[in-house]
Amino acid sequence: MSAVDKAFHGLRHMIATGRLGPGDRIPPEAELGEELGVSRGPLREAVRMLAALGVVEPRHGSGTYVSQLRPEDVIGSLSLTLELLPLSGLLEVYEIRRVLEAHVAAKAAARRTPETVKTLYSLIESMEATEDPTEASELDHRFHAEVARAAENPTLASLLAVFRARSRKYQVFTLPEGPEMRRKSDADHRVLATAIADRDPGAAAGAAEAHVAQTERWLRAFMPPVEETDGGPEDAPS
Amino acid sequence: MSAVDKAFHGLRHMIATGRLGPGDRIPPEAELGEELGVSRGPLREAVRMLAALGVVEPRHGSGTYVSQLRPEDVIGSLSLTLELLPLSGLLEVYEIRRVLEAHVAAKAAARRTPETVKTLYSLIESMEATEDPTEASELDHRFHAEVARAAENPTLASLLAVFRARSRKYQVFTLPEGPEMRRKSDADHRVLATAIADRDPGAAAGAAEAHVAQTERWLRAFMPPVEETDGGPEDAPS
DNA sequence: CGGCCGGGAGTCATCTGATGACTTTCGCTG
DNA sequence: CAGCGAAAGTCATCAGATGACTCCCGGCCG
Repeated sequence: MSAVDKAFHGLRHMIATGRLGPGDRIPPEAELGEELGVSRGPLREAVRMLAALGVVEPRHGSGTYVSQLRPEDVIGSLSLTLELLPLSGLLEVYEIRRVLEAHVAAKAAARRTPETVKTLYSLIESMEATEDPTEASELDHRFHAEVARAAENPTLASLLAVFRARSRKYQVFTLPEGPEMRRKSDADHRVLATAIADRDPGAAAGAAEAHVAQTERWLRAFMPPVEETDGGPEDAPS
Repeated sequence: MSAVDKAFHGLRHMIATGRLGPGDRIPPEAELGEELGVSRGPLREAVRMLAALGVVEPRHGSGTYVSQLRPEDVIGSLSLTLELLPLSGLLEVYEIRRVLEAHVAAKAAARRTPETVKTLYSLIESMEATEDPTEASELDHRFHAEVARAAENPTLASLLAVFRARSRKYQVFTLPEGPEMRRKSDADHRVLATAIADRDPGAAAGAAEAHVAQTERWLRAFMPPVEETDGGPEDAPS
């Protein structure tokens, strides 16, 4: 086992067993390195790995701290790399998103508060009022985030936030057909908000699923088709 | 921007723009460090971060290579940290899993091949035959993985695999009540496999959802209730 | 007495140089 | 032509030194 692995698993074990809890500061590099039997170089590399995964957070001059270990902390690490995936993978992500958006919409409809409804309509009006595609995209994100928040599952909400961030990179609203898409999208939002306001989970799920499916169709239509690399049946050469 | 950030984002950018593609070997440390304007220390830390996220893979003595960038490569990085989450977060994960397992079951029922059905029943028979809880858990995992595979969405399949791995850590089958749970679980599997064999998506979804919900109830029942840390309303002190 | 401010200790960030371990390639030998 | 061994290339690790930043504490001033 390499020195980096020793440090990585050692540190992870200290957190898993509770010796280090959320918010704790881990020992200084020199001290921890001696305890784990590695020098500072590999130890720092292991700490960076855990930082990339959202488990710890180094603060220059202060120390390195264990994160709160909320599900969103760990899931957020995906956002840095999900956009490196090829388009074919993105379509698979859309399928997941469609299922989960439908679920959170239904749950939001069942649990909504008056404040949620008010916020949703407020966001819709802002969306319909703006001309800036970037601002519209931002408001769209907040609208769906609000629906997810109302479903009362922060893990699911942050997972969907990551998926949406990946999709937003494509900026479909800036295309020539953008304004037309915008109007359709706005109409979808009204249908969804109304279903939630009516406490109608079935309608909300249907509206959310249709909305995502629509976005997915736009992406299929305006992005290059998935290309066969060349040797179809081959698997990962590893 | 720190040297590590410069190296991390620089390298990530080289991959995002296609200058480095899946399977490519990245330049040697000395050379890349000079190009990015950082010394070897921070560069190595940045490479380790990308390695932890499943984007690159260093091979001692040979070089560092970009991964295939399949969705499962990136999602797999979650498995190292998901088990650090507290139990409260786990229940939220179960809700996601319930929705997604229902979806893959329905899709598997719609697309199943005779081979899939044969494999599923073969796994069920092995499960019912064994006494070893560890082996049973392994077979259970393979059964659900086969269902997910039949749904033809590798991203979703690997996401569910990560979620299941987190759940398996609890080894509920080793409890005194284990054998009884095992029989219930086996019965669930038969219902699900039959629904898939009958090409009945609705029944398959219902069976899968009920199966996950059952597991979830066992976990709630036999694990300590979620404890309030003490100062309820406080948020992350950041 | 209280708030502001400066200094010092503690900690992470970075650079440099050197050595070891492992893989791959290529030329030599039989 | 096959096998093998040496050499080059590359990552892995260690050590030491310096810089940058944060935090706390004690003194000073109002």
